[in-house]
Amino acid sequence: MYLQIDFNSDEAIYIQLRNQIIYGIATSQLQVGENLPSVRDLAEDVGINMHTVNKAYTILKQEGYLKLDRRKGAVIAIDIDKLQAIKEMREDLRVVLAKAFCKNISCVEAHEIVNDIFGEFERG
Amino acid sequence: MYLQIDFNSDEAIYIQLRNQIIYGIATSQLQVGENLPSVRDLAEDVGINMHTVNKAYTILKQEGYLKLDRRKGAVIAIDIDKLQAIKEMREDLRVVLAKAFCKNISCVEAHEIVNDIFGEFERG
DNA sequence: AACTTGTTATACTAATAGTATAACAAGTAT
DNA sequence: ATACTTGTTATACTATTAGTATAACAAGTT
Repeated sequence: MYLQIDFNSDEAIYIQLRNQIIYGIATSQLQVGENLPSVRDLAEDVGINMHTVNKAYTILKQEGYLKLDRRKGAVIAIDIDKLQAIKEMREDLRVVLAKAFCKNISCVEAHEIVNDIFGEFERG
Repeated sequence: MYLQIDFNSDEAIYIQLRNQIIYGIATSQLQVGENLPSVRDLAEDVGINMHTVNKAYTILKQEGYLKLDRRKGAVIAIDIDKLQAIKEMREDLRVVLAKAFCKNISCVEAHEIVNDIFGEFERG
């Protein structure tokens, strides 16, 4: 799986890593049980510091996307707390959709885009 | 309109202000043409520094939600670039929905929540 | 024994968030 | 005219975060 960092982005590097790994899981580029590169290898590949990768992995573990094991390394493992996930989604969506509504994006248009993106997931 | 700052949040104060004002516009608590408090008044009310409010106002102006005028102060005024808005929405949604999909939230469930939130807007 | 894994500790730089004063230019109100 | 309010800009300072750089440790593999 290709990880691409934008060093000019206002988004922190470890957040970019986190988001891309989550997107990779959603699109089946990363499968449950699969190993991620070691923090040192990934840091080397992307051209950043080991601790920045470690920060991303630690957050992904805390958010329930990874298990970290000294022997196996970082393994994709989803821990589902659906109530929590729905709550977070509502909070995130409230901001995104308020922006959209102010810019005259309709409920129907929002649904279309949601369908598009879910399409990206199902096809991988 | 009530603005509530969470000083323990990991979200920056000026981002909290921005998001709440956008939500206020979407829910018609703030109408187009209406004045916001002056940067000094709002800072006083909320208990923060003038420049933090100014930062939020400047961003809201830049993102097309406000007009700033030395005589009238800050006035709600939506500048719509729909293509840009849709592009931003897609990028935001891609992250939010990838998280949701990993946590077994279905497309149907996502649609229900979108409807809920649009309901908040139409009723004010 | 050598190597790799995540993990922790320490130290440093750079950037950002927030506060604190102060002043300026343009406009309003008295 | 004078006083006041508006956004705006400048400067300076503190605290926090992001990111880098080394180094070492514990647990496990080869």
